[in-house]
Amino acid sequence: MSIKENKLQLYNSLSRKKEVFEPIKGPHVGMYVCGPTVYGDAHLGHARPGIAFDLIFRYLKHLDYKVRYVRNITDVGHLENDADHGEDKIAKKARLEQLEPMEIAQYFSDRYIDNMDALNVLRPSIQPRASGHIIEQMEMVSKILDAGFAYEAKGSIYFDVVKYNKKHNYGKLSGRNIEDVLENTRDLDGQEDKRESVDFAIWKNASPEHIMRWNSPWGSGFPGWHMECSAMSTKYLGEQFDIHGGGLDLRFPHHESEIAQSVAANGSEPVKYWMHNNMVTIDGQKMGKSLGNFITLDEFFTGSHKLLAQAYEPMTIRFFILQAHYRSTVDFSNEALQASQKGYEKLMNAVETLDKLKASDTNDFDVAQWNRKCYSAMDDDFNSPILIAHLFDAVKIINSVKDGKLKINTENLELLKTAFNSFTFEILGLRKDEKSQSGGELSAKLIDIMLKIRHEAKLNKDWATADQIRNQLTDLGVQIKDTKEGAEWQL
RNA sequence: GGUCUCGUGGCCGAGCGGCUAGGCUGGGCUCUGCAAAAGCUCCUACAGCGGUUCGAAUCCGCUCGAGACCUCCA
Repeated sequence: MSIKENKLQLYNSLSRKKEVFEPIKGPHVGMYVCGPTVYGDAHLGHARPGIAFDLIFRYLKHLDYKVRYVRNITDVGHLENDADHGEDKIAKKARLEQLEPMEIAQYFSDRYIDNMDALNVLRPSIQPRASGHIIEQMEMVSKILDAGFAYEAKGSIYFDVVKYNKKHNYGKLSGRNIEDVLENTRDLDGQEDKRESVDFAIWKNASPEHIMRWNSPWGSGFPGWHMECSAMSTKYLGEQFDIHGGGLDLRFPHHESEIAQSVAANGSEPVKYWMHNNMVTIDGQKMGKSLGNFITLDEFFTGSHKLLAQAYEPMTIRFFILQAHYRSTVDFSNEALQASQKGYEKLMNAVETLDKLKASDTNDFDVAQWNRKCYSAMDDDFNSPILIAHLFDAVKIINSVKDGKLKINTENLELLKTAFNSFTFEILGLRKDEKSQSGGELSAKLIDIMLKIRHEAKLNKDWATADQIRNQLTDLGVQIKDTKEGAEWQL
């Protein structure tokens, strides 16, 4: 499938509508997604944008777009909400654990990348770190100052939202009206240096005990909350690029402020399509760091959390997330995860069955039509749940062909194999469980010997022996399936 | 308080004016020595109340309920 014959639509948070995707400079596509702040282990909520934008990245590449995908790692910035001294989250963690801040950031970013690898999330083209782009951020702060949309106060630089809003529209992304916001903003501590509560720091003066600091024209300090994404996206994707993604919770103030910063500094709208993934919920509430109701990905993989009934394979997690549309919330529960696990196993079994399927002269299934439906699902704002439903339709066909209840000819079988595998592995990014490939050659041969003995026992109607072999293999985790062609097994 | 989103069967989750996805679970049947697997099949739906329409889960209004953002957050 090439770009030309395809009609991809995606939901733009800015217009709040689905729009036909037309990259600024096709076939090149620039995509920036907000990554994690690395001061703790990634939890299920972090898996959502990881997987959602991985799906988008994979599909765009499948359509032959040349995608440069940038996902940042935030290793500086982000103040504690209640810290009067403007202490950095990472710096705070470092102080508490008596480590270099960069030691903390390195440790958790390594673990984050490991988790994403486990989930089969492709590595982005560039994973820039905020701490490595302080100069770019300072340059952007200067540009905003020069443009007159920022002011200095006690060594900090604040974005002048009110002034900006007179000329541009601050609130266009989040649907906010600044006048209303000004009236309704709650009183917060530590805002005494700002002219207005809606103003935000783009450079922050570092208090003496603050450990992460850089020299700047405005004194020793560190970049403000939203600067890094503006600076790094501009650096790697240009002043205007195609897609900016992130969690829905970042829409305001983070993304709203990014727009303002870029417009103030560069004079142009930075992003054509804003895309936001919805949240993972637990008991109907957002799973999040601040609420403390999160379960880390490692805990899922090992089952080591009191709310988990069992350990879950990374691919179960991935499949679980892909079974919901990225703009809907997904609610965590053991029941839902176990359902996903079974569904995923069913799909993987079909992959193996399909591989061994034999073609007939006649044909009962129009694979080309089915293939088009799969593309339509993806073209409709990356509707992975619909795609998965179509895959299960094909699973039914595959199993029926295997049972001899349906026929499929060579041409259709080849297309089915290509398309089914492409959608399952290349686009949805699923992968066969390690465990189904493990076991080793010797075990496989031993199991085959056992099954041969069982087969002989069955021919002699020695059910006791046959069942003993089956039961003991089952206890070891080897599942026996008797088919017309003989017994098959899987781990 | 302001802005916005959502309420679908036992569970998860699509659809978003007519043709009523899919997965998991439960019941029945087929196949099989039995079982598993697989196939077929059945049962529970569109929060409530009005309205628009020939026709609404889908559009509009109200009520109730849940959530998100307004503060760091994926």
